[in-house]
Amino acid sequence: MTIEFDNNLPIYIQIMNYIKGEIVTGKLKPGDKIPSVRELASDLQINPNTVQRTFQELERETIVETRRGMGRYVTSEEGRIMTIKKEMAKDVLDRFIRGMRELGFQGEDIVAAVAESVGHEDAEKGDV
Amino acid sequence: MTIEFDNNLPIYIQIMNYIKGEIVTGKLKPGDKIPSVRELASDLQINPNTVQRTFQELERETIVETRRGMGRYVTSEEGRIMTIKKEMAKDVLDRFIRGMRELGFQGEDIVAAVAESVGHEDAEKGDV
Amino acid sequence: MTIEFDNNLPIYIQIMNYIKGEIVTGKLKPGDKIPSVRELASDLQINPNTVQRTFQELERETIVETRRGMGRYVTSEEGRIMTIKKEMAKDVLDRFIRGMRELGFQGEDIVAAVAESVGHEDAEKGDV
Amino acid sequence: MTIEFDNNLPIYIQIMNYIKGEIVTGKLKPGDKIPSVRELASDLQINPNTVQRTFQELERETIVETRRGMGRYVTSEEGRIMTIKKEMAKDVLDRFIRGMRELGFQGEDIVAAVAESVGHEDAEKGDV
DNA sequence: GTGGTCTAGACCACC
DNA sequence: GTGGTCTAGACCACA
Repeated sequence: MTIEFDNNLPIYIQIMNYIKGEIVTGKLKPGDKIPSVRELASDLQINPNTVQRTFQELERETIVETRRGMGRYVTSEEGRIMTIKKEMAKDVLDRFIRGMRELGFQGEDIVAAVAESVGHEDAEKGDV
Repeated sequence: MTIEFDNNLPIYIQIMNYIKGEIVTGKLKPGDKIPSVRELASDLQINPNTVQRTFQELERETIVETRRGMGRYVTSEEGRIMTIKKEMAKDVLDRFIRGMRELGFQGEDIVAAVAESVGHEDAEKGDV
Repeated sequence: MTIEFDNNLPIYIQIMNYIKGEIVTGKLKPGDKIPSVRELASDLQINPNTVQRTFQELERETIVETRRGMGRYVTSEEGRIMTIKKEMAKDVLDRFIRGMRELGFQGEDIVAAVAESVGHEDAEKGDV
Repeated sequence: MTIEFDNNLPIYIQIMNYIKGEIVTGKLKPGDKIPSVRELASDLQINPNTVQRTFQELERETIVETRRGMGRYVTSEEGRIMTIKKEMAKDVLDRFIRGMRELGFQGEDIVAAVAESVGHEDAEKGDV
């Protein structure tokens, strides 16, 4: 497991997003055990406190739950996971549309740009 | 003039984006005069240092130029403006596609989601 | 037998409190046999080590005594039980009064709030 | 400003409670500036990270708000403060009543015990 | 073994 | 000056 860190976003947020992605796409299933703080920290070559912070935030969002002395687990409430997915998608989408509008793009232009871009990347394949 | 500030992004970046938006959409045209630091700072109720920083960055990107003793002006090179617009659009778009892919959405799903979202917002209100 | 565990307090403390409650209210009488570690652990779905720890602490407080090869029993000294009850009540009460004072409540307000709250709960349901 | 720390509760929680108390009792008013991380840390002789943690939690509860580079302030929404006060009082009260019931005390006994205890402390004065 | 907290100290971005 | 993040390393309680 590796994550390419982007310097502009706190590491703990990037790990959060990564883990949320794993859950939302079903790679981590409800009830699955999550790597321990120490394990993940050594995997990612970062400080355990940073991982701790990540998990603390995930727990606050009720995506993850702690069983004392036994580790952390993906929430077993599937509904919660669906909600998270929708929230994240809405967030990404809204941010995008607002960005495009600020640049002067209108409805159809935006859709067209996306369609074209999606096409390109499918053709190229590669950096997904 | 008001901007809703997002706590997660530096204010000076948000003002930069706002001004770039004004330029790119033609509300500020090549060669137009830009408000002074003091004026903008008092308009937006923020620290003049922050506005200063904004302009400094805009100058570094050669979107704005200073004429000594006469204030700051939008660059008169229209090509530069087009370039900026393309860069910004590509950035917004790429970030979006990457985000959706991380959530498990595939090509056509993404286009569909955008189309639907654009429809909604057009129906609700028309503030571009 | 079920206990709703509160995540902020060690489980063994919560079980201790539960058992002390049973003793102090007379549901477990002086000299009564107490369930074995294994039995209680499987009842409560927790680690036997945790139950062991509970009993160990109860013994330290001389509320429970071990008879070799025969299991554990509630102390037969009734005076000890009364003492425990008083200590626990004083503790709960002091903590409460201190808490209310920190919130700016004065003497009579506190009594009134308790009176009202007790009334409510009696009306709603009767699970003591 | 001094706080006597209790070893059984995390320091950052104790500071949270202390500050909430100050706000709820009106010693810190809506919009008031809160001491900086470094200042409070040196006052209380604890690590700045611990204070940071305190403020982070208070911010999550929207009791406190950060103005970038300018420090932290008590929320100016008075309604929020009233809500907090009620929540805290309810919490303290419920915990108390539950505790007393577990010890076998019934409605009127509880009220009486409180009335007596409040009387005592008023008479003694002192360790409040 | 697990997570939770705390200290010490550093660096950075922002205002 | 302010807060935000990260590292390093320690200690403790819990299961």
